[in-house]
Amino acid sequence: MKNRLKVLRAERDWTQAQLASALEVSRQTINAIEKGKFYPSLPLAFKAARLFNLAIEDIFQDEVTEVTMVKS
Amino acid sequence: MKNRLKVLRAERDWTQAQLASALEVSRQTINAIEKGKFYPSLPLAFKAARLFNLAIEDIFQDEVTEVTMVKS
DNA sequence: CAATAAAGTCAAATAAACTTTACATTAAAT
DNA sequence: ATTTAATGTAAAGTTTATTTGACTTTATTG
Repeated sequence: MKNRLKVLRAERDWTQAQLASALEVSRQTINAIEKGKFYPSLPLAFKAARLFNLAIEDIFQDEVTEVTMVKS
Repeated sequence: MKNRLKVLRAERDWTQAQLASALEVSRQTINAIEKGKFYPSLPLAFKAARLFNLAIEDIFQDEVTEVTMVKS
């Protein structure tokens, strides 16, 4: 999973700690997400989207996961 | 958190079990998400978005969570 | 250079998502 | 009315996100 958090922070000149506090998570959580250690939860992704006024997909990009529908 | 999974399923005449299998999660997971017992993970939300060819926000809607930025 | 802020990392603990198994209820059938 | 498919639910266990606290490394900047 890739994400634009670092760039979005940089555009606003925010530290990881400031972003963490705006999103009400720990600084380590922001660091880990920026470094791709894990996905944020959906609620956290929504909060970030609202904070930056962007769609979730404009902040977090999934590496394409395959999806196939079985014939009904 | 509200979501349109049940409607999207109905439009396609899919059962919870079929959707679960397309998304590679258990039927109980789909049931629990539809009933609002918990949020899906972000990876699962992405997979659903890709399956239905919709944005995450068009499937899952956050009940507005407040977000405020502290002065830098 | 020395001091400070920011970023990176690790380990241990908690919380939330998700699985499996199993059973109960509802709805659709003839 | 009884079978069958779909949905709902619950408990116990696993995995993943997140926290807290502590420490190290990399920038800044005085």
